[in-house]
Amino acid sequence: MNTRQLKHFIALLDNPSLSAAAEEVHLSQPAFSRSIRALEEQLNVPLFTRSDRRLRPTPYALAWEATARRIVMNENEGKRHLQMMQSGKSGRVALGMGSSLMDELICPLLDKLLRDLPEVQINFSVDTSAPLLNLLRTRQIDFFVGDASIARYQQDLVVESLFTCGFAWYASSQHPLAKTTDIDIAMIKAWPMVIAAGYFDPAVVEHMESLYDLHSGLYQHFRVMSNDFQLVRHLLDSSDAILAATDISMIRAVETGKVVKLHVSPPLALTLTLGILRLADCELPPVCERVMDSIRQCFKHTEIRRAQLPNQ
Amino acid sequence: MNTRQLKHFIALLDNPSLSAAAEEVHLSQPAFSRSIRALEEQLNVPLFTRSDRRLRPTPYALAWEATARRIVMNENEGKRHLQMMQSGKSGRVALGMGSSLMDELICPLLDKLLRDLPEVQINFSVDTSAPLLNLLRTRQIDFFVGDASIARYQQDLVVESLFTCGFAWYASSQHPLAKTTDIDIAMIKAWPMVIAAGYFDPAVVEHMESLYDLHSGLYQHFRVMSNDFQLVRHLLDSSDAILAATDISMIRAVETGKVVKLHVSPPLALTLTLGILRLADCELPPVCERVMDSIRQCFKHTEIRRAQLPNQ
DNA sequence: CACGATTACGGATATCGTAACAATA
DNA sequence: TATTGTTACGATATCCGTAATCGTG
Repeated sequence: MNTRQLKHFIALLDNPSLSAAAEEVHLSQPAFSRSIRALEEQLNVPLFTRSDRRLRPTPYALAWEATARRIVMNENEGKRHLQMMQSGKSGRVALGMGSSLMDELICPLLDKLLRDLPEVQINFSVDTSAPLLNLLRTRQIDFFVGDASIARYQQDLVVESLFTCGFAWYASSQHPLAKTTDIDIAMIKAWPMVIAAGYFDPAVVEHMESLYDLHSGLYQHFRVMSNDFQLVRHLLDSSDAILAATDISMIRAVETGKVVKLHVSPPLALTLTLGILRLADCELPPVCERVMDSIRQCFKHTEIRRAQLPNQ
Repeated sequence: MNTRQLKHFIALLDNPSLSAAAEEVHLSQPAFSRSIRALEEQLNVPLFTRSDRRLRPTPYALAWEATARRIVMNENEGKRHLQMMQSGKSGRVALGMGSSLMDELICPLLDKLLRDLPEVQINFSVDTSAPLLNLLRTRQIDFFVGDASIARYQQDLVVESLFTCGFAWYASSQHPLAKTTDIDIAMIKAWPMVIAAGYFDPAVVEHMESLYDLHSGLYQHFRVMSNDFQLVRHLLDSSDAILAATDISMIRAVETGKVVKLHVSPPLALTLTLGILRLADCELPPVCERVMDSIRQCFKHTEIRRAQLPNQ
């Protein structure tokens, strides 16, 4: 069964004569006539009466009409959907990133996607790098945004570095140390230190330990750790906690004046490069490229806003 | 777009390997491979990744799968419907007959059709011959059951004669004349005469007028005429009316003892042949043949029951 | 004869099966 | 080497357009 035949059949129902229908589908009259006959033979029913020189549909034709129109409509609709997928305007994308990117990436990205790609289905996993890596390897997500250095130890990944962020100590603007200009590590340690413990590059951990003499395991020195950034962020508002975090995670809080960056010496002279991590052997559909484009735009916008921060 | 390709595509999704799918659709492996490639080229999207020697569906394939299955299902369903129509088990039939056939034909026919042809849609017009003839000519009904002699004056009709019925005078079993064995026309005229006035063959009218000296127009001598037989039938139960009617219309009423046939002399020695009337140039679908078969069976059954009537 | 539909026929395209080939465990 | 999928190639089938034919007003 050929959908071309079905289109001919439908054209014949919609036109007063065979020749008019043939012209509509850009076919010669004999070819069109043969096409209809072939359909009749394939279906094994007479679709048109040819008693007089006028073709008139039989009850079979009227019954088959619904089927033919449905099939042709399905085909067109399906092709349209594929084109949408091809142009990235439709499809499904599964991605992930850490909760520390909530303000600067997750929220603006979702706003943008909901506005720009209304027919795209989004599956958003907010988690730390280790679970996201697992989701990536089991093909449950297409890519995730995380520490680009992960790719150094995972040969099956490819990374596109997008944003280099610094580290710093943060506290509430109401904190006793907020106005202090010369803070050393002993003063920091007098307050509850908190951290959002996702993946950390071993080199980062080592550097941090030596910088502040935090031996016998870095994490043991923190009072609160969580995989959820919103939780440790909350502690800054409700307590005297001091948070070690990336600058990108605190840009909005600093902008609104609720949180300040502490002037600690020696400063937390570390960098973390964020990037898009994906499997090397896996080709992603266009919709993923579209979403990654949006992520790049978000990072550029964040870059500008970080540069405008007064306390940088 | 060919549904054969779509079946190949579906088979490939349903089977672990290309060769298994090729076997399922009874095709050689190379031909099957080419069929899939052709579909990919027609749709202009990669449906399967061929990185390793294993074919794995792309997101495009998963999106197209729904379309392909819908199209194939529609085709199968549509073909099945045509086959049902061809065997007469499905379709639409529009027919008509007079209300005097209610007991002996309309009711048992409908019972039979509802039981035997559950997928057939029935459009039943109950009317006299003249309107039915009009419906027939405007193709609003496929055929009707009526006086076969109509075809003598209507050359565009063909008739299949099925049942020859007699005429007689009827009255309620409670009627004063019910027990009278020798009734003449003067005694009949003393009571209100009623008749269901559908089409009557001019020869019948003429004969009836001469038989009972009912000149200056036959119908003027009747107190009640109606195109609805149930109405005049009702008068027999509720009044002293006397009804001139065909025997077939009264079989059930006589069987149940509510109505009796009057012994009038001279008797109403007329016959009316009922038959199936249809247009000569119009070929009817199989479902009509099925329904006409049922009508023939009903008439046969009525023939037997009429023969068993005591007062015949 | 005019008009609409159907064959007649040569050429182009598609599709098939067998066979040969490439790639991977 | 066995398995799986892809080309190579010749044969067949299908489909198209031009031209001729048929059947009615």
